[in-house]
Amino acid sequence: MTATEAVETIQREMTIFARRARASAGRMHPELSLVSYTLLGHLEETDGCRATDLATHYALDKSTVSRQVTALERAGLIERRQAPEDHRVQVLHLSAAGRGILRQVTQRRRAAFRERLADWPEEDLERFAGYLERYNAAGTTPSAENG
Amino acid sequence: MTATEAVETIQREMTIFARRARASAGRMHPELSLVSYTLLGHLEETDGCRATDLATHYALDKSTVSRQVTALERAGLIERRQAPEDHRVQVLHLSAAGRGILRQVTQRRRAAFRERLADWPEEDLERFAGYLERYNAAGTTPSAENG
DNA sequence: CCGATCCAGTTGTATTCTGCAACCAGAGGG
DNA sequence: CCCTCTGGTTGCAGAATACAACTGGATCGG
Repeated sequence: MTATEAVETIQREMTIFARRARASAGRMHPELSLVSYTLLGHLEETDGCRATDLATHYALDKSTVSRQVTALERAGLIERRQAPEDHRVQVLHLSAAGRGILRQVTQRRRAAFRERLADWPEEDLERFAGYLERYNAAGTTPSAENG
Repeated sequence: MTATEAVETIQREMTIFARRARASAGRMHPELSLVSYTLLGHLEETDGCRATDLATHYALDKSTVSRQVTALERAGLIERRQAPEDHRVQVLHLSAAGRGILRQVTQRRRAAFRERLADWPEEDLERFAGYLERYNAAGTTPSAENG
């Protein structure tokens, strides 16, 4: 396999993955779409942030985030807290329920991955993980993100 | 890095990739959505197939495929041909225009990938490609496809 | 202090993609 | 000749999204 062929293969396989992800998104976690999941995850990581931060981080329109946040709040998964120093700002935090759901879904996803990767030798797992990190870290080259 | 950590990393990085793909889908190829692109690609690969084949292959509802096909035909990218042996069946084929657009988009995606992977050693490219193939080939484990 | 401006977020509107259910038409078997 | 199966279309509804207009608070130049 030449380097050119390898690039072709990576392109094709990433496309397949992205397509499948899109096709089956939401079927796996009926209670949490892929977007909601990542938003909750971000709130956990950052221990609370603003809607605008979510929008810029995920390249979503602020209206989209606003509606997602509204839905997540209605579902009791997050809480809004007025920032005392700036009344325009709402700092979003996971609720206890949100933390629970997030943990649940994360574990289910983790199990699915584990199962799928069960028969891989440890060495390959580590290399694959490293390649993926490197690929994603290659930054926000916008055009390559569609896989 | 332990095997467990590696699986975690793979899960996390695949999720990042899927999320980005979804977020920016369609912005890269205004003239061709990700789904349309893969449908055209499949038609090229198989040198013509039925709508039902597309639906089952991509786990889409037949109504969805029907509408996509209608749109692609309206755009002049594909042609329907009545199967003489079974009048229910329409065999779908790429038109010349469809072939051209597909080639264009493929090249643009290819260029983006090449750029992103430009500084990778050939050995790593080949291994990464192999891992991705292996991961996707792991079949249609439905739950793992969301990355 | 005050208007111009900026910023965070919401809401109205439209589009796209999707699935489910109902339906139509052709094919094949009893 | 019905019955059923299959390929495909259409009606309907829901989710996600973007863009634009708007509200209300913050900030800054004068």
